[in-house]
Order: sequence, then structure tokens, then C-alpha cells
Amino acid sequence: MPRPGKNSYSDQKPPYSYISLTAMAIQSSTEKMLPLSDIYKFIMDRFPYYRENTQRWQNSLRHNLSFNDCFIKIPRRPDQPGKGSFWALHPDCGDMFENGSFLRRRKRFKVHRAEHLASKNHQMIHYFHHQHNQTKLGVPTSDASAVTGIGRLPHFQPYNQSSGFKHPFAIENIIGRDYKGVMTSGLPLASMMHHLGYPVPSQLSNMVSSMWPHVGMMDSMTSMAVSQEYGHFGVPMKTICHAPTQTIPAVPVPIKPTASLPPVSAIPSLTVNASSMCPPTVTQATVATPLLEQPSGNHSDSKTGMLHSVLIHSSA
DNA sequence: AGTTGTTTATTCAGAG
DNA sequence: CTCTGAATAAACAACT
Repeated sequence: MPRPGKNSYSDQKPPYSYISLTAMAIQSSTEKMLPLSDIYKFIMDRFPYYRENTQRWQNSLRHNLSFNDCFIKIPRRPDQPGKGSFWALHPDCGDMFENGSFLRRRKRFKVHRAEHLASKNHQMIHYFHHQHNQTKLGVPTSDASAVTGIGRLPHFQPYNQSSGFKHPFAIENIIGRDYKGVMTSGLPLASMMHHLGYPVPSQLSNMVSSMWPHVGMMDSMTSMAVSQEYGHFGVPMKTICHAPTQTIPAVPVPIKPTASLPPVSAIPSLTVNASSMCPPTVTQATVATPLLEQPSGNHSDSKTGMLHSVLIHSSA
């Protein structure tokens, strides 16, 4: 049992699965995406247990990244040198965890083949194109449209209360029955969490941070209401509400396929209204679908190929 | 060479 | 007991 008051799991295995740990790491990043090495680092920084037997657990972790559809691989742009791709959470990864338990998920998040081809493409368009637009334009859009599915493809709509399918990381699961109490303005929490990385009401951040005490909070963007003592994150604790605006790195955002973009650090800050929660703006599904041409059964290629094409097309 | 990513197989544990 | 998810090992390919 963890010793209260101390560095609870300092030398014991944390009660989190690799999926949870990975999700925490990704969530902790401002870009909602991390390269493998940074995921390692996050885990090792926070959980001393994982500073040993690195070969073993890192292999397992890589296995999880590849094996689980809840993780998506985002290729680096040519101007983003480095090893490996970025890893992010699938926007529709659903509520994977049982209430309070991060050792075992409720169910495995699995993208069905058909959906894999169509839905995932579109969702990635949303996910990245939206972020791109939001970043680029700095234009806040209404919360309501994000929730109601306005501007969304039908694929997204099942993820509302009517389907019973809930949302990423299970804030609803995490906070259990209480989530109903923190509904804001009638916005389903599930929908609010649909697009990871969006501002979340401060009540949630407290709850989340209480559920993942090691992390402090699961999402740096939710940290506005949490004291800065949680700044032990391995990522910069620049939060969306520490200032009226937030700097959003352009890293995950496919701008142009050209290699002429300066390094992220050199890109002038792009700002976004802190209180906004933009709905994904579907421009057009001009995404090439090489997946359709691929032989079945290669979900990994699907991830990469699809994402890559999305990035290119959404940036066109 | 080392890292990253994929895949297969096995074992174990929890839930129903 | 069965099913399913998680952990682990291992082999291998691709990439930097």
C-alpha cells in the first residue's frame, strides 16, 4: 500500500497500466502528443519504479503503443528532425477505464476496420485541422457546436450521451457518479473531453488531479485551477489560463508540407482564447485514403498512412 | 549500433 | 470456467 504523505509509489509499482501511464504522459504535454523518448522520460521522472528494468517495461510500452488503437502515431514533419514519431491519444478512445481503476480498462478501445478507414480519417482531420485552424486563426468558437456535433461528421455523433459511449479517459469514469455534478452549462462532460487538450472547467481539473495524484493533473490545460505545486510535471507548466492567452506550439499542427518552417521555438507565439473550446471545423474530406488500397489487417500502417495523408491534405 | 515500431506468443489476473 | 485485458518476452524490420 502506498504510504500516505510520502512519495507513495517511490519504489513500488504504480497502480497504473502502461496504457494509463502513457496516456498520462501524452496528456501532460501541451501538444497532447509526445515522442516515445519523452513518454519514457515522463514515466521515469514520475515513477521511480520505472527507472529500473527499463528494457523490460519500455518494450511493453512500445508494444502497447502499437497494439492499442487508442494510441495514434503522428509522423514528424521533415522540419521536425528526430527519432520516431509523435504519439497521441485517439480522439475517440472512449472511456477505457473502470472507475478509479487504471490497472484494467473497461474495454479495449478498438477501431473497427470500416471505421478505421473512414472515421479515423475524418476524426484526424478534425483533430488536426481543428488544432491547425485554432492555432492559426486564434479564433474561439462556440462550445455548443463542439458538443452538438455541428460541423462534425456523423461519425462523431455516436459519442454523445445517447449512445452511452463516453469519452476519453473517462473523466466520467474517473470521477464516477460525480461527473453529473460538474456539468457546466449543460455541456456533457464527455463531449467536453472529446477533443483532448481543450480547456476544461476548473472543477474537473481538481477532480482529475485527485484521481491521478502522481500526475497532479492529467491535462496541463486543465491546470488553471490547480495550484502550481503541480508544476513537477516533466513538461512546461504553461497553462492556458495562467495568462489570457496560451502559446501553442506548432509542432503537432500540420501547416505546410514544406520544410521551410522554422523550428518550433522560432515560431512566433500563436494565441488562442483561453475560454474557448472550438469545435472541429470540417473543411473537406479531401483526405487521400491509401488505407483503402491496403491489404487488410495492418492496423499499424493504417495509423501511419492515414495520419500522414491527413496531415498533408489538411495543410493544403 | 541504437532506437523505434510491429507482430506474435505466452502467462497471469480480474470479471462475469 | 471462460473471456478479456494486461504484462512480458522475443523476433524482426525500419529508421536515424
